[in-house]
Amino acid sequence: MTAAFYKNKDKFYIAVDCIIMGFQDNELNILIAKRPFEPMKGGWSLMGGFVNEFESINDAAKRVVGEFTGIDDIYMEQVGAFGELDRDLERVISIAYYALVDIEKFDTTLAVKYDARWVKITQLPELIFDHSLMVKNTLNLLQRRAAVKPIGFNLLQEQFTLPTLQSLYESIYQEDIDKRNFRKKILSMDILEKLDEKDKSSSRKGAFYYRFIKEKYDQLIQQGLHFSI
Amino acid sequence: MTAAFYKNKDKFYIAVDCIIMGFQDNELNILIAKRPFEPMKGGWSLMGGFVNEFESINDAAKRVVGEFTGIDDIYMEQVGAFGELDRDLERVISIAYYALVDIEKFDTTLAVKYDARWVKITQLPELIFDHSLMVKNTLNLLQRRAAVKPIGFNLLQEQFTLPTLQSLYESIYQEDIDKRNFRKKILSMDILEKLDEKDKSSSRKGAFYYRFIKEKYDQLIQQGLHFSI
DNA sequence: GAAAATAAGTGTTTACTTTACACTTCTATT
DNA sequence: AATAGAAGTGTAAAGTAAACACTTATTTTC
Repeated sequence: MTAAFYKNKDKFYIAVDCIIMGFQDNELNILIAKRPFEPMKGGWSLMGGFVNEFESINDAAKRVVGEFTGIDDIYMEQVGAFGELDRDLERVISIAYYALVDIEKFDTTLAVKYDARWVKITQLPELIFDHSLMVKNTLNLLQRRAAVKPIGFNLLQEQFTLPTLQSLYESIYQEDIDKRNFRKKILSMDILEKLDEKDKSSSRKGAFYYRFIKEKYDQLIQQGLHFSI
Repeated sequence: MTAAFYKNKDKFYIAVDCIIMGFQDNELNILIAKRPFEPMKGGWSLMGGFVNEFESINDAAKRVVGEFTGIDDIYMEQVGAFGELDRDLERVISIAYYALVDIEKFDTTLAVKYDARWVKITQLPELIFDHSLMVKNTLNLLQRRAAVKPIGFNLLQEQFTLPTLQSLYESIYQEDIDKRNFRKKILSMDILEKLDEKDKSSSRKGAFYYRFIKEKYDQLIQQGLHFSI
C-alpha cells in the first residue's frame, strides 16, 4: 500500500476553540463573543478559528489567541478534542485550548472589532455547541494544574500582592482559602520575591508587591521538591 | 455569511490512535502492531484507524478498539489531539485514546490477523511518529486518574486478589507500595467484597479473591467521600 | 508425617501535612 | 486624635501518610 491508502478516507474541518482566561475584579474572566456567522449566528461563543493546512494545531491555537487578544507570549494548554456529530451544520471537529493571559495586555480595540467581551466565569451565559462543556472541562483541568504548577502567575502582572494571588486561587478553586495557611504555604516554597513597594489601591495599609522568580522555582524542582497549593 | 463560510478552509484526515492497555504478568501491557502500510511500514505502531464522516470521534475510538481486541464494553478516555506537521506523509491529525481492557477477554486470533502483540510498558520499542509521546502522556494521565477513580478494576477480571491489585497499582505508578498501607487504604473504603474462594496459583497459602462493588463505590461518593490510592 | 519453603495476611508508632482559629499593625480618612 | 478597614502574623489539634517485622496457611520435600 502507498499514500493511496488514505484516498478513500473522509476529511474534516478542524477548528481550534480557545478558552481565553484573564483575571479581573478578583475573578476569572473568559473572553467570549457574539458569533458573526451561521450557524448559530448571534450566539455566545468561545474565540475560535480554523486550522490551516500548513500549521500545527498548537500553532493554530496560538495564532487564534493572538488574533483576538493582541498578545503573543501566551501560556496555553490543550483541553481536548470535541467531535460529536451535531456540533455544526458542516461536520467540524474542534480542539479546545485554554490560554492564561495578563488581561492588562489585552488590546481592547479588538474587543470592539470582534464584538468580544470578558465575562466572569461564574456569570457565563449558555454558549453555543459544546463550548460550555469545553469551559467546564477547562476549569477542571486548570484546578488540577494550578495546584501543582505555578501557572497562575500567567494571569497576573509581573508584580502582584498576596491578597490578589490568594483571590486568584480562590477563583480557580471556587472556594475560600484561609489567609494564614495560604501565605504560609506559598511563602515557604521560597519562589516569590518581596518588593519594597506597596499597592495602596485596596486598603489604607497597603499590601506589599511580590514577584514570581522562575529561577527560584527551577531550583525548587531541582531539589526534588514540588510546587503545591 | 452562510455555510459557504467554510468553503475556503482546509480539511484533514483524522485518525484515532488507541493505547490499549492490559494487565499481565504483574505489569501493564500495551497492544502494538507492525504497521502494514506506508509510510513507516513495518514500524511499531499503536492500534489506529481513521474517523468516518458519520461517527463521533469517541465512537471511532470505540470501533477501533473493538476491531483490534474483539471486546466492546471498554473503559476509554481521550488523551488528546496530536497535530504536528511532520506526523505523516499526508497531513493527518490524530486523537489519542487510552483503553483499559481485561486481557483475558482479548480475542487472540486478532493478534495474528493484525500482527499485533502485548508488550510490557517498561519494554516498549520506539514507536512510529509521535506514538511514544502518546504512551508517555497516557501513563501520566492514567497515574492521575487511577489515584482518584476506581478505574484500575477495568484491567482485572471480576475476581482478583489483593496482591494482584497491589501489583497493578505498582505497575501504574512504577514504584513499590507497602503491602500493609495499601491494604489498609483500599479496604477502609469498603468498596470491595471478600469472597470465600482463594487463588492458589501464586502461593501455597493462597490469596482470597475480592470483587469491586460498584454500588458500594457509589455509596462512598454519595457520602461526600472519595476514592484515593 | 515432620520440616521447610513461600507468599498472604496483620497493627502500631512516628512523621508530616492540613486545618482551624483571633488578634495586631499600618495608614488614610474623618 | 479617633476611626475604619484591609494586611499581616503563629500555634495547637486533627488527620493523613509512611515506616516497619512477625505470624499464618498451605504445599512440597525428605
